[in-house]
Amino acid sequence: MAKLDWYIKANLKPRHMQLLVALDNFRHFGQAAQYLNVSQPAISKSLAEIETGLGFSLFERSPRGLRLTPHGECLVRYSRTILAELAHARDELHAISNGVVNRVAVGMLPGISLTLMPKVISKLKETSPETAVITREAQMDALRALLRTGEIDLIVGLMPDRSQAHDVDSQTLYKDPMILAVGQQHAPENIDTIGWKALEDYLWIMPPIGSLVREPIELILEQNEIPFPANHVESISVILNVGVLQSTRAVGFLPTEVVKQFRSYGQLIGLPLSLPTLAYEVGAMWSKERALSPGAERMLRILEETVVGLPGAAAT
DNA sequence: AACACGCGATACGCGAGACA
DNA sequence: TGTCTCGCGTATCGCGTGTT
Repeated sequence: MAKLDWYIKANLKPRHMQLLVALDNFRHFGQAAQYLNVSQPAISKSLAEIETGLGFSLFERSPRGLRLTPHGECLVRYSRTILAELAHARDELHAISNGVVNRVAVGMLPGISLTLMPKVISKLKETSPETAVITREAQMDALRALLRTGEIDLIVGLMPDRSQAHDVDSQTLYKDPMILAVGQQHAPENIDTIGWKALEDYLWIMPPIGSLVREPIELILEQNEIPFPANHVESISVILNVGVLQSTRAVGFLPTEVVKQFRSYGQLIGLPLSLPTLAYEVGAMWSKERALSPGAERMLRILEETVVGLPGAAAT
């Protein structure tokens, strides 16, 4: 224990952590060496030194490649976090040098980046133009990984199942009901009285298996006696969905706020069919393990202000 | 079985920087 | 200024796997 403590405090350096992360990424000494611009023996020797210093092996070597040991998994996980924190420090130092006194890195789901976030960012910039805003748009799994490593401060998107989100604090902002939408060019004539049966021969845009809304949507189709559409495309990209709806006779499930926005551009129209169980619960999430930066705190307050007045806004 | 190949480990040495 | 440490280089070895 004393040896481990001494080695971690005195010898384990960012260079070593970069090496461990590269080895985990590539699972190959030669490729990790190329990535780090060193020779393969340098990697081999450095890893051996780290393992000797710590007193346990971090990677299992086999002809089929490298595999992390439980010790290795632990150290690589912390190395990623520490390197991300150092990158934060670098960015903040750079920002201070350039007269920028604050920053917030926010990850968001595609639908949010079209509707809520542009308003939030413009409000933030009105009140705090010196705050640097760094954005990442991705699916929730990828955003959660970035949040864990500290590369982003906040996620704005669909709220996860609370039982599976032990490592984050969260705040619900609003509920955005989903509606069925078609492209305005392809709107049916009897749109006000249209029934489910009339949509059977449309191309359906479905969320992929495993997404939060896939099962509820399948249930709704079943309740309305619509067999799962053979003519369908799976997509979670809001931009792609809007594009498909505009360009062909298709129907898709979209958040009301997205449809509202594209209706104002003359591109989409919502169908008056009831989807009682389908509502996106949109919220903000942040890591329990790190204090929110002043920039992230400010963005959270602006998120709360911005959703006030939306039909499904959470009471604060 | 013999061979080629890929991959990680080892031996040895060099250059740069820290320190007495 | 000499010595030591660190980080990395080249050359080479040993092992496992795939191919003929």
